Amino acid sequence: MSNLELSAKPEIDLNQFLPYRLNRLADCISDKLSQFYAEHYGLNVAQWRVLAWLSHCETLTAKKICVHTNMDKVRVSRAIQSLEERELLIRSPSPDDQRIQVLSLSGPGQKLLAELIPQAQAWEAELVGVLTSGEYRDLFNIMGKLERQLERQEKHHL
Amino acid sequence: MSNLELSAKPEIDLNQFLPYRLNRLADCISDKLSQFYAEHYGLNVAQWRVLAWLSHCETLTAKKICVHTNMDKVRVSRAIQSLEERELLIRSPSPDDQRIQVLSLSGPGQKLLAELIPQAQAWEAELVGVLTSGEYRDLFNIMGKLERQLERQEKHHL
DNA sequence: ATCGTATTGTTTTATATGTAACTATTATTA
DNA sequence: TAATAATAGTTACATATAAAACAATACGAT
Repeated sequence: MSNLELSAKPEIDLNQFLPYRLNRLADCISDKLSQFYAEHYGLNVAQWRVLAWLSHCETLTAKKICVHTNMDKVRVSRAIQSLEERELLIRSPSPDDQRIQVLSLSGPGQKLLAELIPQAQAWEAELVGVLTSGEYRDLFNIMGKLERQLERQEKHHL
Repeated sequence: MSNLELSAKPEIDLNQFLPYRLNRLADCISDKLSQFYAEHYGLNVAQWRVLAWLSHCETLTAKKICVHTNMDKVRVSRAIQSLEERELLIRSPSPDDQRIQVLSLSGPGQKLLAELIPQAQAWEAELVGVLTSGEYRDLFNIMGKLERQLERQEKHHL
């Protein structure tokens, strides 16, 4: 009897599969928001992230941004390059280590962010406005748990 | 006094910014899982999604998969093409509409999924094992709310 | 001190994905 | 029913990203 189940048609409902659901949602959000950055400020996602991290941390390097954002170093390198060409950020050599370039926002870069950040936050507020404050808090807690679990899996399956 | 705040340094903490956090988490999960598909079955994400949807719905078309998965039609078209070349799915012309191709799993396709689906679900189970059943339920509810809100925003800002 | 190794960041090359143009078919409408 | 528009899917072209190789610098062990 139970042998019959071995030949049962395999089936998966992707809508109940977390990796899929999460990815589709994140892509959708990211697409909408990045369309805004692109249209109004000519920024792609990588460039926005570099600027945003610079707004939050005084001195950063390309490597640190890679670690924080989990973006490829080539992607970060190019984002920095284009932002420097637009004079939105400044690269200065580090006195301690010649390999490293210390990054900081330029005046125009700060000006751009002063405009962009409130708009991005307003967009986010409209999106999460549909959640209760409890749900909002829960969501971040849950994401934190999943992130830590991913790290744990990584170590375990090394 | 309050005027001083207008010239305050603009700042955003991306770790508290939902689009960023969600995207980083989803990418990380997707990367890990897709590495598994790729190594063991030579499938990329698009191909996996096509097969998975086929396991769940008897008859599908490329267009329907686009709608379900929110993937670009070119991406779907290529995934289908490569899956057909590997003889994991079958394309048959629709009698009603000559533009449409009805898709279905082949024998080998079913066999592959019979192996892959349980492994994917086991991986997911290990990941979400860190959540309580309440948190797991909450997460899907919250994702549903956000998805609906995105649709609403779309209509509103058309 | 020096040789091998690791690290930071860039350039080159390959691949994956999206945009736009196109074909073939169906639906609409005048 | 002829003309136009809409739809499904593919192909050709452009762009974005990742992988691999590389250059320059720093570290570490002996």
